Parts: sequence; C-alpha cells; structure tokens
Amino acid sequence: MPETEYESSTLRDQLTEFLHRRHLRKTPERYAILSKAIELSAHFDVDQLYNALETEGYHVSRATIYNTLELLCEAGILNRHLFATNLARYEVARGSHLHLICRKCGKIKEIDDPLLTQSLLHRDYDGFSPEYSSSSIYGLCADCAGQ
Amino acid sequence: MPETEYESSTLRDQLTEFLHRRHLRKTPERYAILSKAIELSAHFDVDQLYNALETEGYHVSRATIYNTLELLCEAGILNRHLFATNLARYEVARGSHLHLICRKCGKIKEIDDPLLTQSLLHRDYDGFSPEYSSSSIYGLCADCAGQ
DNA sequence: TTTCTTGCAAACGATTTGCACTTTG
DNA sequence: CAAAGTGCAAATCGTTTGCAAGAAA
Repeated sequence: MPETEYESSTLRDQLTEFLHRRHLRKTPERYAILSKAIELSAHFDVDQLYNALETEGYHVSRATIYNTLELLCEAGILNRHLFATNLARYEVARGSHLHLICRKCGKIKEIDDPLLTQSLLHRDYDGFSPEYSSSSIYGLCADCAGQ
Repeated sequence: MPETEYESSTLRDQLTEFLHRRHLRKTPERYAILSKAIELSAHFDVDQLYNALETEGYHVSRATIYNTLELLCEAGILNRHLFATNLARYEVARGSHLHLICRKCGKIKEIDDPLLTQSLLHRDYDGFSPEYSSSSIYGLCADCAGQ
C-alpha cells in the first residue's frame, strides 16, 4: 500500500473520529474537501481547492470550503498560515515548518527541521499548551537579491 | 537621556538616512507615524495608530499610514506580521520574535529569545539572504485550555 | 517648477453572514 | 422530524488605487 494512501486513510479516520467526538455530521462534502487537501498537500489556498474540485466536476460552495477548512484546522488535520499576503494558505499538518519568505516577490520555500520543531514544542510556556509551530525567515531570495 | 528617547532618535536617523538614500521626501507625516509607532511599540495595527494620532489632534489619512508603514518595513525599522486574523500588525524591528498564539481567542504573547533568532538568521540557506525571523507557536492559552 | 505625497472616496477582494433549502442522524 | 449543513448572494471590512490638490526639493 502506497504511503500516501495510508496517510490519507489515517487522516480520514482522524476526521471521522473528530466529527464523532463533537457530534457533527459526516457529510460527503467534508470528506471530499479533505481528500483534495491531501492531494494538493503543499500550501494551497481556498481558490486552488475550489478549482481543483470544480475541475473534476465536484461542486462545493466556497462557504462550505471555508467552514470545512476551519473545521479541519480545529481537528488538527490542517494548519492555516498567513504569510506576506492577506490570503490564507493551508497545508496538511506536520510538526515542522520553516519558511523562507522573500519580502519582494513573495515566494515561499519550505524547509524541514524536525529538531527545531521539537525544541519549540517541548519547552515550558507557563500554562500555554503548544500544538504546532511555524517559523518564518523573511529576507530576499536569490533571484531578488541578485538584481 | 532615557533609553527610549535614545532609541527613538536613532530610529528617526535611520529613517532620515533611508529617505536620503532613496531620494524620497522627508515629510512631517512620515516622522509623525514613526514616532507614534515607537510609542505604541508592541504589536499595533493600522487603526490603533490612526486613532492614536487622531486623539492627539494630528490627522493623517489611512492611505498615508498604509504607505508609510510599508516604507518603514522596507527601511527595516518595522516588521509586519499576520497572525490568526487577516489584520496586519506591526512592531518596531528587533531581532528576536517568538509568539505564542492562542488559536481560540487569538491572544498573542511575545517571548524574547535572542539565541533562537541568532541560530535562525545565521544558517546557510543556499542563496536566500535572511533579514529577520518570526516564530509562531500555535496552541491554547491557559484561559482557553482550562475551560 | 517639477515631482513626490497626501487625502479622499471609490474600488477591490478575501472572507463572513443571512436565509431558504437539503440532508444527516 | 429536528437539528445541522449546504449553497447562493449580499454584506463586511481591511487594504489598495485613481486622481486632484498640496508640499518638498
């Protein structure tokens, strides 16, 4: 069984468990949105998800997408990010996030750093319970710095 | 001389130098906005700055505030952040930023960590030139976790 | 006097909201 | 069937933009 399918079914189970625990309904829209989010996997925004679903003939209103993405964030399945622009971006939750953000062209490069994440999430924050972290390094990318 | 005044004049000089270098004009609005930004110091948003200026009888249009804050970011005097909400927040640039963000009530607590910042800014990022960093830890604050 | 800035109001665009209709439990 | 969820369109609201009037160089 391919790893992505394994992950994907795990996440679906995670959603089912979450919906059950909160007495919320298991609608097809919610699972369709989760599947597409997993498929897009890297940072995606609401419109990309909307278009991807539309392309394969599956129609869901934007309002539902907004609702569901918020739900998936609460379930800890997705993380929501706001970088330079005012456009929310989502990604499947993984512990480690280190983003190199060019403040000129807005390009975002992602770097994995499990060690940093571990150290950020396992400190004592005096009552605050950490769930996930996101570190952003702002600067100039090679292209923008070189001109 | 109090430390804040010292810092404040340094930042004003920094702005003057920046405007000179870029052949931009030294308008009273730009200095008024910088002064108020320094006075607010912690995270503030456009409206807080606007109201603070308005309260003391100094009128500047929002458009000018937006323009100037962007300028101050380019000058490296302020940093712009987007946390949970879609509202840009600014703060006087300091190397270290570690934010504890409650994903329920949106409260932001700031923690200083010069060591973390140093380690983030002095790595080799393969062509990318880091300028400043911001780390965000998302989770639940003591109040929201305890209910 | 030339060009940059400002202010105002209109435009924009991502997100939210209200409400009638549909579906899940 | 009752309550929750969806779709649609209108409303919201932070931010951007166009342009005429004002100020810096």
